[in-house]
Amino acid sequence: MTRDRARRVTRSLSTWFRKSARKLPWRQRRTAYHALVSEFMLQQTQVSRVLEYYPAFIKQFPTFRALAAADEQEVLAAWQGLGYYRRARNLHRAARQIVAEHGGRLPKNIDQLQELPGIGRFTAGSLASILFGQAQPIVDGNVLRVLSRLAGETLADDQAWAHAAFLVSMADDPAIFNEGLMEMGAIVCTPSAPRCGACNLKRLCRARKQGIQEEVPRPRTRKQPKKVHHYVAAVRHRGKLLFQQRPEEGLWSNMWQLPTVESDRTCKVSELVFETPITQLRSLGRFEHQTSHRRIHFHVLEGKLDASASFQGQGTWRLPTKIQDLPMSNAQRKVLAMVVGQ
DNA sequence: AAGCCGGGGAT
DNA sequence: ATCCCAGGCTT
Repeated sequence: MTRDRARRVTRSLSTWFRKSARKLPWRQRRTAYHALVSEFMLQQTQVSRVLEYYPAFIKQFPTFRALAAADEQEVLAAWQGLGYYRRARNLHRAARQIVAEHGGRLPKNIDQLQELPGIGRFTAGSLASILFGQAQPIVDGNVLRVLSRLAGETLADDQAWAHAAFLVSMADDPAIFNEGLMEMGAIVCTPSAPRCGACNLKRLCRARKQGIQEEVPRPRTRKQPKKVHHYVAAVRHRGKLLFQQRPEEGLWSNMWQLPTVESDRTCKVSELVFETPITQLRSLGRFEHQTSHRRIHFHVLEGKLDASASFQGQGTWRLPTKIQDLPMSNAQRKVLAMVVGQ
């Protein structure tokens, strides 16, 4: 790309963004803390979803120190329903690291930023440019699409990073240019039916010139979700239900659930082996839950603790109305609704 | 390089 | 039903 073309692109895009930027909560006060929370929440998550969580999260954890002082379970509970829960755990760990190792201030150096858990190449570049004005490139899903369409071909990741680096080096204001690049992808240069008529870059867009803007970039290949089965048992005792915590690794790590057996295949009720012995199992219903990599068939049961077996106390007994402190996946919340609805 | 990690909006 | 989303981490 020539210097002249890069200058045209950065100018046109920055002009558009200065005029059209959405008013978003994390754009009101540009503090490092607000920027960091929004960056984590926005990873692989659309702005409209983040808007449902961000204000309450900031209210509950207003500063790095407040977040660092919280328990991980509190942070997970504030995150529940938003997905990709490792982000919440990483954000919590990052806050603790910032307080412990950086005096409660976010480092400005891009390499130091990337040493924080949950901050990779993109988030480090985003913080360095938007928060600190450094000419660091960023490439996310939006940017890859915008740059590919400008170039008239599907860019490989390293090509896109090279384009982004050259462009941001030509920009008068790296913060405006980078944030505008993402906003352009979200608002104008959308995956399907891009609003080319309203685009400030239309005269510079090679995909549009060839009429292939809907074909560029080519869709990523995706594996189809694996089908699995989760057998969930509601165990009651004096109006309370037994809840157990999931393992630290894998799906919904460290979150809570009713006792659950997972299998790659359908099982007969008689062959289910729960960690805690449960008898008199009876079916209450079923539903499907979809994630990016799994199609989970939930089988909801009820049963009783096996009185002949010793209960190790693995879990906690709670009234279904008093579980606000137990972070749970949306799927297990659906299970609970089905159980309580009976 | 490929797999894993959620949940929902848009079409 | 399919694609996508202000990606990062692990293998």
